[in-house]
Amino acid sequence: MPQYNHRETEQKWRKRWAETKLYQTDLGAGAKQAGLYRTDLGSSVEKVQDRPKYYNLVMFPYPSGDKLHIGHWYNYGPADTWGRYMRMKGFNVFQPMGYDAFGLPAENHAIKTGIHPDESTRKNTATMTEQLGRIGTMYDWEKTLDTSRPEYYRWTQWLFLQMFKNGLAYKKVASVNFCPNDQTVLANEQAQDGTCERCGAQVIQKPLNQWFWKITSYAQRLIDGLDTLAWPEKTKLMQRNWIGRSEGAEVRFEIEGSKEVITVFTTRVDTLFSAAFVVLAPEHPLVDTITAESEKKSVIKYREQAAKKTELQRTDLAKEKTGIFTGAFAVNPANGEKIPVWVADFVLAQYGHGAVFGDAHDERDFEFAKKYKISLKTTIQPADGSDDADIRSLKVCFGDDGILYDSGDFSGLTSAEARKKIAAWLGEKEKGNPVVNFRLRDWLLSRQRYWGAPIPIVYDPDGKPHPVPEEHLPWLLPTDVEFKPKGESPLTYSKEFAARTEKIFGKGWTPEYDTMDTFVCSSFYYLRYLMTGAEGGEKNFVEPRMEKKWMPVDMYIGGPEHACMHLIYARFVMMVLKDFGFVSHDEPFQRLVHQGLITNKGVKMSKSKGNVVSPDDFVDTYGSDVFRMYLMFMGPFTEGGDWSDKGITGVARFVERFYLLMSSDGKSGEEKVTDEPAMKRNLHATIKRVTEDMKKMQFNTAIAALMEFVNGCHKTGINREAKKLATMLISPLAPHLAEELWEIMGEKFSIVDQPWPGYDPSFLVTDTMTLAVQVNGKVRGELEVATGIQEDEIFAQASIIENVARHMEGKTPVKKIYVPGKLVSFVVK
RNA sequence: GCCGGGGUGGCGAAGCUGGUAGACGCGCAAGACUUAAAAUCUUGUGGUAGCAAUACCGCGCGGGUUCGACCCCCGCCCCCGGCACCA
Repeated sequence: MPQYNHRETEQKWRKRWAETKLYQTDLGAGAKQAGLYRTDLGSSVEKVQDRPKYYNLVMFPYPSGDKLHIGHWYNYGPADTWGRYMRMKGFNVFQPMGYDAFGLPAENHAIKTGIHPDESTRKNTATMTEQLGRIGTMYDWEKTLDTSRPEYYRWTQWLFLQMFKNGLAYKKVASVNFCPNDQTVLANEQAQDGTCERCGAQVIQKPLNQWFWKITSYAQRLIDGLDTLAWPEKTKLMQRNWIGRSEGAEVRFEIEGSKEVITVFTTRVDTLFSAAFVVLAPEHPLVDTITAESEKKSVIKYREQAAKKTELQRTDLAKEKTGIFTGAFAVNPANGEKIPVWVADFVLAQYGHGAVFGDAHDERDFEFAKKYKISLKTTIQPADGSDDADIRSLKVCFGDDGILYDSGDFSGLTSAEARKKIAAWLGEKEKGNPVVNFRLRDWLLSRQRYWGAPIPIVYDPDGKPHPVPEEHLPWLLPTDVEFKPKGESPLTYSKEFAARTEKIFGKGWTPEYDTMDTFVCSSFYYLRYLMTGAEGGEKNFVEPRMEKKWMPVDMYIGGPEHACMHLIYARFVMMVLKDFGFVSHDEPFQRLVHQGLITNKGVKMSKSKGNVVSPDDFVDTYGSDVFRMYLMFMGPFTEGGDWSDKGITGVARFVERFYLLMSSDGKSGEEKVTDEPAMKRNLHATIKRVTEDMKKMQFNTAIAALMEFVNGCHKTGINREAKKLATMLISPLAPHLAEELWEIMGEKFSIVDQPWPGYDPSFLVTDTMTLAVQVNGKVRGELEVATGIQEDEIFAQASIIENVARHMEGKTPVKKIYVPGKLVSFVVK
């Protein structure tokens, strides 16, 4: 029968925390005064808001109807442990929580059940708030937010207006995946292999006029800023690759018998003399103008076929490349040769200029030319002088850098030299120039969906877009819509929306019917937490003093799956806001940590796979502290792992043992110390280890250290002081348990406002030490010596250890090595 | 294909800048308590041989550097994640 009643205890403390508003942060800087918290740091009493700030943020969840799953706990438990640790380290920690509430699942739910997304979302957020409380987190719920509420999305819309005003928002035609059967737009993931995820019908490409934000203008800054961030290198690398900076050159090819010029981008301008053909993307505007009369029919047909393909089909690497000759010829600006112009869908319209030149020194071009019998020639040979007969005879493709030949004045140069010189030469002739290109594309934010923030744009009777003036924000999402898809954006069917627009702007005016990508909502929420409930929070996007004080976020914790979406968008938006003068920082998230993924039998848990493990039963049986600690004990926080309930009993036993040892009425709780120095050494070594592990977020080894401490105390006994310090050490990990023990010890509420314990190194010093003794690198014995002993003496003592002596017998000593405090090593021959 | 991160007992995992591999926990085994079981406590627990001292083997595989390698170097294999016709 366990002594520690987790159910009662945990409930009791959660109630107390809420009642005393223990986790409400005074943001200062003009914020509403939230009551002053006192804390004993040494003898002085300080105001919490005078402490250095620490913005501890965790990525906010999407409020789905399912309960909190293990992934949530794995994310929020340790993140909270970190916040608690930082609070005890003396920081004024701000730890808010909210909901990323707009999005597809609520809308799909509405289509199925007819329940309005607003209703289901509110229900879900209420349940989730309750459940998040169970984790024992110190969220400041007074500053919560919900992106689907008008008081929030007015700022989403405000942001759009800022972008529009500053020329960073524009409209252009882009295709969406459309299911003609379901009459709805599909996300790329829903249109895998070209069929609709739901009904299996053939997905078509529908061109629509959509809104974009010019994130590409910030490509270079987004790369440069990464150097200033304490982020995982992996994540930075992923962003760098995503943005995809590449240095190269533009080359202009004139078209024979036409005034048109094709501009191509290349990173291998050193191969220009071998250019054998030019290829345009099917969408390239010049396809129409330059195609010869005789080829028109087939080119048009080819283009139509390409247009039908989804992006996934277009980019399927396995498929064989196809293309068609336009009948036109381009002139190679390097040597005046005439080369054919083709159209092929392996060329991407969105990258570079949607046109490339092909030659023998590129694997893809090589194959394409072979397939369509385009004649090639080589102009690069391997730099190492190896036999290149196969290359010259076009048996194999040589795609590496090398030495140029048959390249006019540039023959003999290395590829690297030639790239610079040829680009410069083209510049002089006005046939090209050096240029930097990025893979990053502009942010398409139009969504033909209902459950999102309406784009605050209206069109005059001529179809010209105008921003909705700020005084009309929030530009409310209408409620009189039919969720069942009918082929158009759902807002098209709202009578109220149309009427409202005409009433405000005049007859013939129409609203924009699309809503915004939910990544817009989450691109600035970290700023809005600062204003929720603050004075002027409804009128100011962010108060400058507040932003200056609290930004950037000191620690941001969330999944690595956001590396190239949310984490780039948020950075972009922050930079833009800085340029517009609303914030003072360039970067929103100073430090970033990704929690690992918890899988079930090696696969990601998901509702559709039906392999989700619910935390509830475990929390009921063992308590919240045990469950969150078990998740941390399983392994390193950043690595995640495969779920298994094996071993949770170990943590449960530990909690029980800890409770018994620390609570004075427990059977092993008598304040009897049988070995004071050993106990003190154990205590201070534990403080040291736990502190170091916490700092590195290695919660698993921190818990192990506390387990060892308890094991040690069963031998040495423990006194009151040690109990207090150990309870402080465990409090970020098991907050309810620690609070309870703190009270049992008669200490003042709350333990979270205690300073983090420091250790005294003098207790760690021992008078003897154990050294390993090696002969030729193999351990042959152990030696216990006094700490201050001379090196000579160590060697002397070590060499007479029986087993050591035996292994050295009859051999010549070569070398003696002493690693202080660790080992002695003899080398013999 | 390219770019990251990993492969350590039966299992989850530790292991500081090259210095006693396997801390801590699960599981298992034996013992104590109990009429018994559970719970709890104690002890043991990488493999092989041995009563033992001890020896040999052992961190994906094969080489190398070193007195000494999970750690560094070279060449492979496998798993996970990301990107993927970016010219």
